[in-house]
Amino acid sequence: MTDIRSALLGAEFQHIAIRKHQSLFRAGQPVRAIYVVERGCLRLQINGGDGEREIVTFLFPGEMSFAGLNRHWASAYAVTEASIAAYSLDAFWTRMSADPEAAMTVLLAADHMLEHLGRHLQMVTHGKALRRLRWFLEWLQTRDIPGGSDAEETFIPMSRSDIADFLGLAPETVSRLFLRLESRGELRRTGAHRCILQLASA
Amino acid sequence: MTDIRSALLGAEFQHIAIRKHQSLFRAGQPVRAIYVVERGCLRLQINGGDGEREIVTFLFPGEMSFAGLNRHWASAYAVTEASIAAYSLDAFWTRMSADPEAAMTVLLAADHMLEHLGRHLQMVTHGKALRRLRWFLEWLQTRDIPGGSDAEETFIPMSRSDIADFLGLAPETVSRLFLRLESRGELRRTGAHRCILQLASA
DNA sequence: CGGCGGATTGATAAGATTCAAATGGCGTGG
DNA sequence: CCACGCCATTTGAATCTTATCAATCCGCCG
Repeated sequence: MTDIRSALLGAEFQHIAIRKHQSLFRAGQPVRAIYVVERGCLRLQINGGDGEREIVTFLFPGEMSFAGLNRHWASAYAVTEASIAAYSLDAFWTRMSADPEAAMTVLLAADHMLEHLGRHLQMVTHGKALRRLRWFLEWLQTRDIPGGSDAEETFIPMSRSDIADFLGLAPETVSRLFLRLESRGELRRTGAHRCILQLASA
Repeated sequence: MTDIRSALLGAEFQHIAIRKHQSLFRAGQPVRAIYVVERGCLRLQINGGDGEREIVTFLFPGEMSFAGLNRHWASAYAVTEASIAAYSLDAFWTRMSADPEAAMTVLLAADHMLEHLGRHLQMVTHGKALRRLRWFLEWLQTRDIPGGSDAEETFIPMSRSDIADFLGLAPETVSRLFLRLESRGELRRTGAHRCILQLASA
């Protein structure tokens, strides 16, 4: 069992619907619940002083919000309209105690998140801008987000600024990189938020 | 209980001693054990193609090696001579199942690690070089590593390259930044690997 | 059919990297 | 205990990438 939803199956939860740009929780707040995305896309971000915004990750259906178990260390916002399953902390910990296998699943999920952050860190610190964008697009592709008109097409739900703040670039640079990838024949844009990838890989 | 060692207290483990630059495990290998640092300092790193090296984090006494539960997604090397407690995977999972509180402790530790990686990511993506080094030195200071001649002195066990690969900079840049911090009066070097900090904070 | 915000394009400048060379510290062996 | 040699660190100058500032374009929604 490696699926969070199965691990928490049967535990009480509430459905939450949030609109684009609305926040699910904010950094610093005490954690009331554990959230699992059901539909849509969230961004997990850390806000710095002067409006600087680091997007730690984007969350897609089936993924759990790992951003604190006592107090949130990041904020969550909806990138698109989304629906979320909220398990109360009580229900969560009760399940963790009662079902070792569920605990194991959550631990494995946390480890996957750590691995992902590790790669993210690697790309951002040791990769040039173009390589970062390639990596991001490939990652998006594997998420297989519903929204493309066909299987070939990759849907990019977030804005250029979101991508920029995820990759540690300026939005203008992201825009220029899309152009560069397109002129190299590595992708074809079929809209501002959808494209067809032909990456030869990073 | 928030200490990993207490959580695993009583579980069987082996002492491992490793010398400087020796590896404890390598990325890709199956995980044989869960390691807790007892003495010394390790670096957790991801190796890229052409010898590029991203140091995800440094591990100090009391910290656990979160780098995969099935297969290591990073390698661990000794920054200094170190001694490690190795808990077999069996012993680890047995304890996790039997003792919900231990599982909770490990989950909290994983969450702390996630939080730390989040901040790391933030600094590296949205901070200028000088701010990154400040942040690193402050972080080191809070680790309170044994080795300084007195309480004022901060011991820096790792090389400039290690710092560079941790912060996503060139070693030369790190060197220049030390100079800059010193000329600004924010630190005083009392040796290549020890200094006294007077940071006004980032 | 506006109008508005996100996306793109252009020109310039700042910051960090790179390559190259000199210096220094540390451990080793005599 | 001292001298030597090696490797890490530091310093210097030129280059390159990406950020920044500014203006325009485009698409989407009312």
